Formats: sequence, C-alpha cells, structure tokens
Amino acid sequence: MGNRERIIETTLRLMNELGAEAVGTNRIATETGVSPGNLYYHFSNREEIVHTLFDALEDEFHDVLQRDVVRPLPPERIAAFYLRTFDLAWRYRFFFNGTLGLLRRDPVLAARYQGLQRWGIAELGSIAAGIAEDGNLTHPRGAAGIASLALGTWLIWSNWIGFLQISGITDIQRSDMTAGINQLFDVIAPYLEPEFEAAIRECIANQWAP
Amino acid sequence: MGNRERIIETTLRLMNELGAEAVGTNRIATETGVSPGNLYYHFSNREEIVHTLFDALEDEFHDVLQRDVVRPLPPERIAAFYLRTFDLAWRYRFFFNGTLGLLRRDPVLAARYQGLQRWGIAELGSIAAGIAEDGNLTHPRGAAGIASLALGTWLIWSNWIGFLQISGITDIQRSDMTAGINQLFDVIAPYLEPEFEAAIRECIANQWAP
DNA sequence: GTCTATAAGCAGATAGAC
DNA sequence: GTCTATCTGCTTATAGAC
Repeated sequence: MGNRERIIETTLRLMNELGAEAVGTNRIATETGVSPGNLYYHFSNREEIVHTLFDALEDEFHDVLQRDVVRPLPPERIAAFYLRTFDLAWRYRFFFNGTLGLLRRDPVLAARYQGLQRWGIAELGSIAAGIAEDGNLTHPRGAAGIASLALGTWLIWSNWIGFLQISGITDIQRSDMTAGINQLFDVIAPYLEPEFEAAIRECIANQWAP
Repeated sequence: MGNRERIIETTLRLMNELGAEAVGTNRIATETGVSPGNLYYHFSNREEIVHTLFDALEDEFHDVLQRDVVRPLPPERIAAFYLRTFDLAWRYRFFFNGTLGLLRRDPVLAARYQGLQRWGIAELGSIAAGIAEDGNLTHPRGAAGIASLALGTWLIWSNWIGFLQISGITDIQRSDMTAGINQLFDVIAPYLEPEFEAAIRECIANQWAP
C-alpha cells in the first residue's frame, strides 16, 4: 500500500480517536511514518485529506442506503439495513461527532454534506413509506408522520455514537450499538404491526453487520 | 458592568456564533475591548471562562427542569417546560454543538457535564412518569418505555439546534424552534391521550418562552 | 485593574536537496 | 517520491510598566 493510502488510513484512525480538530498534518505524517513534506506531496492541504475521507463515506453511504432497500422489505432486510448504517456511523464517527466544526471551516464540504443529509433523510422516508405500502406500518398522520419518522431516526442515528462518547463510554461494545438501534426503533415501533416489530427486534438482537 | 462580566458575555456570544474551538483569548479580549493581559487578570486561563459559562448553564438548567415541573402537569405547564428547555439550548448552543470536542480537552468539565446529562435524562423520565401517573400517558413497555422516551427526547433536544446549523440555516427563526419541539413531541405523542396531545400542540404553537 | 510587549510552542505549508 | 529544514502566522500565557 502506498503512502497516499496509508496517510488516508492514519487520518481516519486518528480523527476517530481524537476528533478531527485535534489532528494536524504533522501528527498524521509522524504516525504514518512519512515526513510532512511527503504528506504535502500527496495532498495539497489538510482539507484535501478530509475531502478524500468524505468521498469514501459518501460512496459507502449511498451503497448502504440503496443495496438492501428493495421492496418488499421483510424484517431481516430492515434489520440488516439499520445494522449497516450504525456500522458506517461508527467507522466515520469523527465526521458525525464534529460535523458543525468541520463544516464551518469548509464551505465546499458543507454543501456536499448538506446534500448527503437531505438525500439520507429522504431515503429514510422512502423506506418508511415502503414498509407502509407493504402493510406493516400505519402512521395516523400520513405523509407528515412519515417525514417525522425519517427526521427522528436521522437525529438519533447521526448522534448516537457521539452520545455514547460524551457519556464517557470509552470502548464501545456491540451492545452499545444495538442499544442505539433499538432506541432508534422505538421511534418507529408505535406504528408497526406488533409481530413485524417483534421480528425486527429479534433480528437486531441476533446479528451484527461487520 | 465590569470587565469580568463583559468577557464572559463576549465569550458566550463568540462561541455561539463561531463554535468554541474557533474562539481564542486574543479575540475575546479584542472584541470585549480589553487587553489580553487584562483577560488573564480576571481568568487564569481559557478553560476557566468556559467553566464559568458552564456554571451559568448548570444553574439555569436545574432551574428550568424543576421550576415548572410540579404535579399535576397540565398541557400548559408541559408546553412551557419544553419551550424553556429549547430556549436554554439556544442560548448555550456552543456547548451542545461542540460537546465532545470541549469534553475531550477538559476532564473536569467532562465529569460535570456527564453528571448534568444523567440528571437531565432522569428528570425527563420523572416528568414522563408524572404524566403517566396523571393518567395522560400509557406506555405499553412500562418503566423501560418511559426510560426510552426520556433518552429519545434528550437526544433530539440536545442535537436539534446543531442539526439546524448543520443544515445551513443561518438565522434560526421561532418556527425552526417550534419545529424541533414538535419533532421531540412526536416521540412521546403515540402514548399520550389524544386530547391531551392536542392541547399541548396548541400551547406549543401559541407561546414562546423568552 | 489595566495596559504593552513578548515569550514559547505549535499549526499549516513550502523550498530545495536527493 | 521522499526527505530535511524552515518560514509564517497563529495560539495561550506571562512580565513588568503604569
């Protein structure tokens, strides 16, 4: 693996561990085992490394939100979908933890992230609408209710890992993640058919997407 | 008003506008209209200013979560309570937006914040339990369900303003805040008596705690 | 209490040798 | 492609005059 790839990998690791704002180019270079000069040979500045990481996040995000989301939506597929989204949020946690700080200093990234977020929330809405069309979800408030579910689940999803870290949980366990998924699911559950909900809960408890 | 108070005020304003990590002591001093030396006469370091702001947040937080929370809990009191909590989150938004970054560099603050958070979530649970004892809320999952409501509403409350800012909304309107309160309420609503919910929604729409 | 001037350290980024 | 050495600009914090 070339230095460029190793720099990207080190940056992701360090920013996840320490937070994006605490990781400088000198440190990235040292921990990668290259010189600062070499880092600036591969990237024109620090922002460009973060952009590259965002490219990867974006790709994986699009993939996760579309791969398993094919009607009909049985409990296993829905559970697998949520497990994957939480795994993604974990692997790029530096981004979701410090989003606002990152976006304030980088208008280009801000615009890209806002697009991703809009698309993500809309996609969560489509999934909920799909479950409703399958006859497994009934929201008394119709389209507005579905939109609220989408936004409510987005807020919990995008902030769950940050919440764990703020709470002082240093090494996050599998159980902390399933707790988050169940927390997210509590928002949707009141509108699901009871057997359907139970089936999803069981899938969540028994599997974990690596 | 003395320089000490003006420094605190300026710090709160700047950190809310620009994010805590972007605000240095030089800038605080300049915008307050005092010298860096004078700032360090009043505070031994930058952390101490943030601690002082946290003291104020803590006081107001305890006040808000206890003042209006006296049984029985009629719709007006509940609505007023939530309006006040959102107002608080707005006035100290720098803290909730960049919590993790702040806590990583300041273990003392981290411990204090974790205590506040634990207490806040427990208090939200007590409020929900109080509504249930008044006969206006029925959660099929009992105590576990109440705990989930408390955590779910905490997550939305503490992240709503950050979400607005990340979304690119620069000047937050009253309507953006009521949208957040309604979003938070959507988590509780499925378990409320319908007339009770309607009464709260109307209070939320019609008042605003300054 | 308040100021000016400055120390000490670290950040991002560049020049030029190899 | 990779290195060493360095520049510039910023930060927190202090010394000492007034």
